[in-house]
Amino acid sequence: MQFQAIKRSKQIIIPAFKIAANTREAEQSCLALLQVCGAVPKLIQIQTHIVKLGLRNNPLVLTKFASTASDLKAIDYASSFLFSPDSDAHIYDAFLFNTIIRAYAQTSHTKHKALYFYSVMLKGGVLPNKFTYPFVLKACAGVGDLNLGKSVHGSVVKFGFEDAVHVRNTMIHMYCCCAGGIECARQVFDEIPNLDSVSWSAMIGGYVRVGWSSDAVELFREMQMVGVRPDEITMVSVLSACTDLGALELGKWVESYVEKEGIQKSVELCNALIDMFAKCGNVDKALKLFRNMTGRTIVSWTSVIDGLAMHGRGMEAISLFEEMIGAGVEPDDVAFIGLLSACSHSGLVDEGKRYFSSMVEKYERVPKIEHYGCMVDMFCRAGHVKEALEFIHKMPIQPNPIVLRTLISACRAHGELKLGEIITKQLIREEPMHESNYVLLSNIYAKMKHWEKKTKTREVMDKKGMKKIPGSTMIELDNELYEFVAGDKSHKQSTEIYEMVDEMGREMKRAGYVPTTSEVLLDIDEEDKEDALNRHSEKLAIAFALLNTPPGTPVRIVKNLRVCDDCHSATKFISKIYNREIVVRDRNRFHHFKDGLCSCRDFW
DNA sequence: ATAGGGTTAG
Repeated sequence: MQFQAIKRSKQIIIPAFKIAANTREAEQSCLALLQVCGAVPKLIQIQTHIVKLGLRNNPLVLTKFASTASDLKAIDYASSFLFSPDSDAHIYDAFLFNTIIRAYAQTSHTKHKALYFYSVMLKGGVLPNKFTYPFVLKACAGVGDLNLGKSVHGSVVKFGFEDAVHVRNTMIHMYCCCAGGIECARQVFDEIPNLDSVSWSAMIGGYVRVGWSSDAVELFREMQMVGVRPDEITMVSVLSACTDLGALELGKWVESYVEKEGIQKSVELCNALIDMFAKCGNVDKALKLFRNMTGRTIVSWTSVIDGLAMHGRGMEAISLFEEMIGAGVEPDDVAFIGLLSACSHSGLVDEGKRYFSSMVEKYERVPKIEHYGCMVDMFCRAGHVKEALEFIHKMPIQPNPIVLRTLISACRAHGELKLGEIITKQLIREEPMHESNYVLLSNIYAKMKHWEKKTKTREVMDKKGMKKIPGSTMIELDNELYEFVAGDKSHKQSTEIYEMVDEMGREMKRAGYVPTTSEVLLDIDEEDKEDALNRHSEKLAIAFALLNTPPGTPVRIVKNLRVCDDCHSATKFISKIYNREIVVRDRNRFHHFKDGLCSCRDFW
């Protein structure tokens, strides 16, 4: 921490304060002066005034001085003046601290300073009031440290603010922002006797934040059951859960609910709707909402650009980006990620290179690892493995494991097996407990036909107690969400589903489908491998959809991982044989299967 | 005089 001057002030004395009659005027003149300032030069000027007029220990003036500071530099300046050890003023009250803590808690990179002044406050014996904790908890949320959060929670109880409604709700929020804090948040939530819409929103939003989206939806249903009216902020969180789950029907229901209940369509709510439609497979509807909305922000633009990118509509994404520039909206880091991933997903290598340079040169942005990641991904998808490798060598920052895994997948897909093996082994040394590294290695050995090495890799995984993340596929039918995992037998239509899968397999083979058995991790014979492939969750979900929807109805499914080679090839056959449009959202993008072809042009 | 929950990302 850089507060040398402040750190030295060990003792804070709070004498009784009395305004002399003749200082009234001075005080008024100072306050008047404080109406118009903000930045550091003006603060210095006023500081001189304060000292000259002998108001160095006037709480009213000092607090006004603190709250006047308009930017971070000014706040730093103000706090160092107010709390400097050589100051003869020691009039510290809660409001003064609150002002400083609030200023620091509002900005994302200064949360630790807010907490520092909170500790100064406690050490100085200044009692926090009911306004203090919402600021302090917000700062804790930004830091995200559970132990810190718990200790602040302890102080809240100690000072008797645990029943203050704002404090409780911010506490839920704070715990939700701390790693591993979601259970603590729920505990606070459960102990509140009269939950209001803010408490519910905080908890629902927290579930979404940690990826427990179905729990978020569940909680929203509970909220409706107990009759608390959701507002636009609640709906943003619920929509965000729909987006995560890929639950288009639920998302549409939310849209009509908003209309019906007359919930205010804030810019943020519109953005959430746009994002939901784009990521749940209806990017045209997202575009329509985008065109009709007023007050678009960078988030609106980015959501729709990103949506187009996921659907492989790269040229449209680019033209929207250009339109955004034309509209005078300055692109930020996230917007560039969207743009570059659009280039990547549509194989627009030249455009991607051009935008990457213009990002650096024209927009003077320092590329982050995510931007480099997009570029590597772009080269890899296009099959330019060598170029990807050169690019990584030239990067000014270290490639992270995500970038390396992209490169490794490309090595496997484009026959650079030896190179892939070397990089993977290196990665395993750095990240020995990351399960997907072993899967990659195992897949490389399969392609090399090094069966004994593949078996050994599998054994290492077992020995370390690692399991493959189970693939799962979600599908919505009649307002219900169904989730299938590989080999799922839990569904009540299970027998019919497996019969359907068998029938699909026979029809596909007749049409020329060859199972891709080389990537099956298990060490079993070929026939069992085929069987293992047929039990993949997406095939089960598709069979379920074919059984339960009228002919010709489009099928929409959502996978938690990337779609495997075999399922991709099988789905193409199924779309043709059964004359169905099949829309698959995988971890990275959308695949629109129609007439035996996929919109990704086998490029994902 | 000062208070709570929300959106975009490889």
